Amino acid sequence: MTPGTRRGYAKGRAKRIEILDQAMALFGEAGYRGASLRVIATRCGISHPGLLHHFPTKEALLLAVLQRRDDVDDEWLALGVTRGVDHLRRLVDLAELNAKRRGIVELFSVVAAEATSPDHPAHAYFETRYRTSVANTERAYLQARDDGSLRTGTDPATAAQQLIALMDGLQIQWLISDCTTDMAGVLRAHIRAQLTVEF
Amino acid sequence: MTPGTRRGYAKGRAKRIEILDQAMALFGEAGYRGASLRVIATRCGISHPGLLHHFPTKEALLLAVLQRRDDVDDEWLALGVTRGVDHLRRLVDLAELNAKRRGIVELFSVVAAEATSPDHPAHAYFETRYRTSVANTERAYLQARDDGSLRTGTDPATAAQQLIALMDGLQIQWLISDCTTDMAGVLRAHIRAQLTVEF
DNA sequence: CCTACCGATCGGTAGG
DNA sequence: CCTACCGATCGGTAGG
Repeated sequence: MTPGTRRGYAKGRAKRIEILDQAMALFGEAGYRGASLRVIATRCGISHPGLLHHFPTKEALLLAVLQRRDDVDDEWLALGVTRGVDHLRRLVDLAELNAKRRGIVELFSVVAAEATSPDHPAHAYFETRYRTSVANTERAYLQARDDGSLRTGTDPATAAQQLIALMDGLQIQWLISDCTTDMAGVLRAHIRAQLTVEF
Repeated sequence: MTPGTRRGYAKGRAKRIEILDQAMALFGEAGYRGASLRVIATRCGISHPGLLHHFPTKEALLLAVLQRRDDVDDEWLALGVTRGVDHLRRLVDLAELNAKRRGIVELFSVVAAEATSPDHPAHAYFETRYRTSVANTERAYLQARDDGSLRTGTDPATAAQQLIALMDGLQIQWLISDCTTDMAGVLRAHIRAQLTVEF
C-alpha cells in the first residue's frame, strides 16, 4: 500500500459498484445460470473469492443487481408528472431510453424468462415486479378514463396487461433483431389507438 | 434380449421421440445452458452416452427439439383457412391451445430470451423465426385491409410487430403468474380494437 | 483481498 | 446401448 493511497470504505464502495455493473452485463449475456462468478470477478480485476467478500453468494449478487436497477429506474420515473396519459408517455420515454441501454434490456429479458421457473432465485422478485407494473399501469389508464382521454371500450385492466406484455415482447424482438426494432415507435402507435387525445 | 422382443428401427424411433419430449421439458424448465444431458437421459431411462447415440451433441438435440415443435405447429396452422382476419383468429386459437401446453410455452419463452445472445446455438433459428412470424402476420393484416376489415390508421407492419410481441410478452406473464393470465382473451381484445368487423 | 482447495457436475470420447 | 474415463468448470470454503 503506497503512501497517499486512499483506503477504507470509499474504495470498497467503488469496487462494489464495479462488481454490480459487470454482473449486470454478464447476467444479461449468459443468464443467471450461464454466468460464472469467476468471469465476473476477472472482469473486475479480482479473484472470485474476492467477489464473494462483497456478496456472500451468487444469488445475493443477482438480487443486488436487480434491486440496483430498480432503484435507478424508480428515481427516473419519479421525475416529472406520473399520472394518467402523462404516465403512459413516460413509459414510452423509458422504452426510448432503454434502446440506448442494451445491457439493461438483456438483463431483464433474459432473467425474467429464466425466473418463470418456481425455484429460480429471482422468481419472487419478478412475480412482485409484474404485479406492481401492471397495477401502476392500470391506475394510469383509469386516470386517463377519468380525464376523458380513453377511448370507449378500452378496459383499463386489460390495457395494462397488454402494455406491459408489449414492452417485454418488443425487447425480445429488439435484442434478436440486433437493435433494429423501433420499440418506442411501436409502443406509441399502440397507445395512440387507445386514446381520444393526441399522443 | 428375450424372444419376441421387437427390435430395430421402430424401437429406436420411439426412444428418439421420448428423448425429444423430455428434452423439450427440461430445456423449458432450465434453459439450454441449465439443462444437462445426464438429467434428460436419466428421465428417458438411459445413460447420457446413450442419448448421444441418438443426437451427436447437445446443440443438435436443441435444434431437433425446436424443429419438431415447429413441424407440429405448422401442421396445425395449415388446417383450415389461414388468410386475413381468419388467420388472426387462428393465432388467438393457438394462444388458447398453448394455455394447455405449459412445457411448449416455457421452451420457447426461455430459449428465445437466451438466444438473443449472438453466440447462442439457437440464435439464427430465432432470428429467422421472428422474421417469418412478423411477415406472415403482416400479410394477414394486409389481406384484412383489402377486405375492408381493418380500421383506418392501423398500419399492417406495425400491427404485425405488436401482435407477435404481445403474444411473447403475455406468455412470460402467464408463466410467472402460474397460468392465471388469460392470454387468448387479452389477445382477442387487442385485435378487436384494430378491426371494423366482429372478432 | 489472496492462494489453494473441496466435491459436484458438465459435454464429450474411448472402447467395447 | 453400456461403463469408465477425459479435461474443464462450477459455487463455495479454509486459512491466512
